[in-house]
Formats: sequence, structure tokens, C-alpha cells
Amino acid sequence: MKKKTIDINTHERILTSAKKIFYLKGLDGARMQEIADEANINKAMLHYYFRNKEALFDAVFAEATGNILPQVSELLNAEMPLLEKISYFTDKYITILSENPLIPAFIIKEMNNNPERFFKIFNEKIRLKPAVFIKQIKSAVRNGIIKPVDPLQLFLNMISLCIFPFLARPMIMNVFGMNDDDFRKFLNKRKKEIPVFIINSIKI
Amino acid sequence: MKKKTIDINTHERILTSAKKIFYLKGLDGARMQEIADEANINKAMLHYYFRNKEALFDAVFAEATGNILPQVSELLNAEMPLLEKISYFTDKYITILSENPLIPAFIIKEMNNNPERFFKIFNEKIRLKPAVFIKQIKSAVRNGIIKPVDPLQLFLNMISLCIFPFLARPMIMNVFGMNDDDFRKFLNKRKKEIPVFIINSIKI
DNA sequence: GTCTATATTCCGATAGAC
DNA sequence: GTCTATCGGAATATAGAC
Repeated sequence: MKKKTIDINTHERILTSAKKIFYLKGLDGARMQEIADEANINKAMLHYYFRNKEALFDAVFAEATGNILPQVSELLNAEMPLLEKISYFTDKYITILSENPLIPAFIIKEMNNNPERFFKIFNEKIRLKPAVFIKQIKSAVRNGIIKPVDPLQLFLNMISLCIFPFLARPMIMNVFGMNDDDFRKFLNKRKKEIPVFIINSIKI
Repeated sequence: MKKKTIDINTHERILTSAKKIFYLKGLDGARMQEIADEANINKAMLHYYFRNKEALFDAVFAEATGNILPQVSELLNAEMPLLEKISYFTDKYITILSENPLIPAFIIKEMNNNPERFFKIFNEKIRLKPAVFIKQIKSAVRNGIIKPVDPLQLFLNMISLCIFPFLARPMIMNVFGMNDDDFRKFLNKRKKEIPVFIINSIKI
């Protein structure tokens, strides 16, 4: 088995390590040495596979957004009645986030740190389009299925309620004295309670 | 007018500039040079007034948390019936955040970057205590004023709905094509809609 | 492809004159 | 208190042997 056969694995290992470090510390806080250590390779290899730190970061960022946002779009555009969709979305969305618990804070951080770079990538490749879902809410209001609400506000309510726990996780665990398992249970409970909370509010 | 008379102003000017830079870029992303430029002074002065970068950051951090969190505690512990308090809290909280729109992202960023440092300061000095409010919710459930809900979940719903727009502001403005004025109007509308949304959900 | 050694850049911090 | 000049360390990046 020649060393050359390792390259794809190395490439993958670097990306995996880079994700871990960048997600936790951000572009500015991450150290190339730390990423190399985490991947059990030499620092020079990072530059061999990815030109420089920024290129490595872009790869990580592309994976973070390119992985999650299409899934969210798909949930939003699923064809089903609104009330059913709210439950469906909440449940699936929190599940997705639970599998990628560090990504929300990562996105928020990088978006606020450097909006230009963020939206350059975001608007080119990814593009989140809630237009269909917004229309569905409008239609439900018009047809008397739900109370008259501002569709944008309702949409943001859904998103806020799902994402916030992942952003504030350390604070929540600290203030309410939770350990990892407590927090996991808390999320599972929340998965069920959010749709009840929303639907109770808007149903007629 | 001697130069010596300027020192308090300089101290203040440094803090103001440091806040601006640290809020936007975080501890890691901020440059001492940038803070000095912003304050129109020399880099060496930063070290004269504040020992080093960390000390300057600590001062900024202390102001950020020490300014906002006590106000929030006060809102939470205000003496009034629950439903009224929900409206009161939402309105005042969003007003406070509007005056300090960068602080939420700053807190989330630093808390996730370095939880140890964060909670060392947080637990010593500030301490957020929602216990009284949680009890009030429990009591309202017991007395049949609101539907049976998990107090912790309801509390986090309130917080999530208020804070999230400030965290996701660039994204919201981008996706929905808002300018600064649009966003300001959006927040004012939200201030009124959040309590309606919550109370509709839990009232009997 | 992988490594060691080294170059280069950047940035926080200090020395010392005024 | 304020400035200029500079040091010293750290981190990114590259050269070059294997």
C-alpha cells in the first residue's frame, strides 16, 4: 500500500479536523497548527491540500451552508397543509440542527464578523428562498385556516424558536444546571412543544 | 488647557472605540491598531490606560454584560400579573436590545468561543436569575390563568423571539431585501406582535 | 505526498524621548 | 500623558529534501 493511496483520506481528515476547529473558534480564533494536530498531520500538508487558511475556511464554510440550507429549503417547500407542515418543519429542523449543533453559532459569528464574504458565498451558491412558504401562510390566512398574522413574523417565530437553544446552549445549561443529557432531553421535549405553542397561537 | 486634563476623555474614547471594534469582530478578530485608529490615538496609549488587550477586552465585556443583564433581571422580577408582564417584558426588552443591537451577537460569540472565561465573569458578577419569573409561570398554571405549559420552555420562547432578530439581522435584511429603516420598522412591528403571539397561545 | 527547516508577515507589547 | 521607534513572539506560508 503506497503512500499515494492515502491522499483522499488525508483530504477528508483535514476537512473534518478543520470543521471541528473552525466551528468552535471561528476563522480568527482557529490556528493552522491546531487543525494539523487534530488531523495528525504536518502543518505544511494543510497548504498542500488547500492553498492557504482562507481557502481551507471557505471549504469548511461551503460545507456548513451547502449541507444545511438545502435541507431547510426542502422542508419549507414540502407539499402539505400549513398546520401539518409547521409540526413537520419543527421536528425535522431541530433534528438536523441536533446533528450539526455547532453550525448555527458558526454561521451567526461569521455572518456578523464579515458580512461581505458571507453574502458573497451565500448569495452565489446557496440562496434560501422562503417565498413559497410565505405564500402558503398568506393563503392560509385568506382561506380562514389560521388567524390573520404577518407571514414574515410567523416564519421568523418558527425559526427563532428552533435555532435559539443551539446558540444559547452554554447559557441555558449554566443557568438551569443541565448536563449534556439533560440538554438532549430538553431538546426532545422542545421538539414536541414548539408546534403546539405555535399552532395554539394561530389556529382559529 | 494642559494635556493632562484630557486623560479621562481619552479613557472614555478608548472604551467607546474598543466597544465598537470588539462588538463587531470579537476578541480574536479585533486589532489594537484598529481600536487606536478609531479613537484617534496612538497604539501605545492603549497599553498605558489598559495593561494589555485582554484587560481592555475585559472592560468592554464587563460593560456589555453589566449594562444589559441587570436591566433584564429587573424586567423579569417586576411585580405584575403574568400576561401583562409578558407584554411589558417583550416591549422593554426589544427596546433595550435596539439600543445595544450588537451585544447579543457579541455575547453569543464570546460565550461559545471561550465558555470558561465567559462564565468565570458571568457567574461571579452578573448572574441572571429567572427563578422568580419561572415560579410566576408555575403559579399562573396552577391558578388556571394560562394553559398548562412547561415554564422553562415558555421562558425560552419569550427570549428566543426577542433576541433572534438581532442575531440574524444581516440575514433577515438580505433575504427579505430590507434596508436599515425597513428593519427598524420590522422591529417595531415585532414588539407588538410577539406578546400577541405568545398570549394567544397560552391564554385559556 | 509527506516531512523538516526556514522565511515572512503581522501584531501585541515595551523602551525611551518629550 | 503622549508620541516614535522597535522588540519579540506567534502564526501563516514556502523551500526543498526524501
